[in-house]
Amino acid sequence: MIQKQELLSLIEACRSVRRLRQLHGLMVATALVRDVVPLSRLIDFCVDSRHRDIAYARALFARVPAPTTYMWNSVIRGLSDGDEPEAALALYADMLRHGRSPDHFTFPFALKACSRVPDPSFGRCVHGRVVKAGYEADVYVSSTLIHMCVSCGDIPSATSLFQNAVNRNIVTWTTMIAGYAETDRAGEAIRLFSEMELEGVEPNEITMVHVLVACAQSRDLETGRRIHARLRRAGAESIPSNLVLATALVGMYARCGSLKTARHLFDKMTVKNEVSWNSMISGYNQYGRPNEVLQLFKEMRDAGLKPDKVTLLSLLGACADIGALPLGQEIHACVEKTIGSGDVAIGTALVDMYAKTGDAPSALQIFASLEGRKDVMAWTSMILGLAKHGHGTAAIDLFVEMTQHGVAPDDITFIAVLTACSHAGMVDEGRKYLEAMEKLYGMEPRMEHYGCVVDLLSRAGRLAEAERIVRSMPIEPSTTIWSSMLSGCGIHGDVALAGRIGDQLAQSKPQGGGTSVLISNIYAGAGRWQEVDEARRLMWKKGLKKTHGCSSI
DNA sequence: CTAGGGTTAG
Repeated sequence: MIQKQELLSLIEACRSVRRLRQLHGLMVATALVRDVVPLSRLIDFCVDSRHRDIAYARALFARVPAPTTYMWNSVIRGLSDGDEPEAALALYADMLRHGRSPDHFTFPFALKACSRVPDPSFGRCVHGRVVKAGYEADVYVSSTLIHMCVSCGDIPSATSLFQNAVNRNIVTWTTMIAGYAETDRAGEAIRLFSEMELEGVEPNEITMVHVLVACAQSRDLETGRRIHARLRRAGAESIPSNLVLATALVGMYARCGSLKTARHLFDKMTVKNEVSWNSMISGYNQYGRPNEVLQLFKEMRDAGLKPDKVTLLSLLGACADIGALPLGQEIHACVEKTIGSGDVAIGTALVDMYAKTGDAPSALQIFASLEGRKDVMAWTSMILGLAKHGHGTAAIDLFVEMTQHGVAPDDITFIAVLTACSHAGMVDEGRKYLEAMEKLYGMEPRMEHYGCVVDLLSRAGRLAEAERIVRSMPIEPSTTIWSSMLSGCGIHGDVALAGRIGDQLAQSKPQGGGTSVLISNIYAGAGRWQEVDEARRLMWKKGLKKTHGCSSI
């Protein structure tokens, strides 16, 4: 008959679940089957990420008449990071029902499960018990509590837990920094990092990763560089040997538009995975470098890696940029073969690609197939696609439909809507939507929004209205805005307004020769040669030459 | 037996 000590060493040496089942079989005939120590080892083995057989772990657990807290914890832990975190919570509830008190191990596991389920009430429930049982001071518990609040989108609670924490360690700080970075509060993340340094807490690699993410998100290249310099001082390596850290660094430079630096570091990485390749490729995509996207993707494939969802997003973006429909179709086929086009992000990228490459029917078809999953980006890309194809009315109809579906428009939606009005010459609608944006939706129009409407009014010859908008805008009008007004002046022969704009521009700092040329052309058109000379002289005085037209091809 | 890591469309 097998002895306990022998069994334990056999379990420790075990390498597969198959073998583990045999060992379990050996126990069944003996009293060891009721011994919690070997049983715990068996459960831990199945829960371990290397072997992972949760079903077997649960089966073993179910046969134990009075499982120890340790066993409850093991199974909850195993379920908490699996495919069904709900099961971890169900087991946690079972544990309470069996009169077992959760301990400082149980809570981190249960809270992890809470942060992975959509319903925030589980988290609140477990949080309540943490307080009742007096585990708030435990750093493990408080860190997972903060993480859980962040996952539920409850930043105020996370912040208050962090500030009131009796014990904080680097994980607590990092969790809070990551929480801010993940929820578009990059400024807060960076501020908290400075505070941490002032308190003399040393960051580790994970902290650095999140600070770099915050820098990337807010395009804060300056802070990003400082972090990079720190990393170089800390380790002798020119690129961190840690894959995730190196990727975050590349991603930071790429998102800030320092593509050369990003690429330089990327090329130095000796080990790369999909995420590393994606961060470089999406950098090229975000900054309008479609050829580099396609080139680097080829290299990624040559390196033996397959494109995933994120890679495909960039590839579709590149096709849209260069107007490559056949290539776009090829990538679409690849999407269907691998992840499917049902994902909103992918669907939106497809809609955009088809719209920009001139295949409106396919764009519409993909859009329709998204059904109830359509978010603001999906709607906006379709509205913009229709607008650019000259279907202004259809675009506006779609906007109305979107609001009826309860999807709230954002600033970019309004650019799409105003573009639709602009392309279709819907002057009054354009004015109406600009006003609605402010008054109804409480959004502050940006230069692009004013630009659309000014362009629309100018082209319709309603220059007085355009001028009124420009003069009452809360922001300094851009050259583009003045240019579209001047174009309007040219078309509708409003020499007086062109002159006023010219004076205005003469007082401001030089912004390029384009507007001066427009003005002198308007004077020339009206036969006012003296003013033409004057306008040209002004151009020279400001040290400007007529900028030559430059083709993108 | 415990907590916190990178890429993502309009």
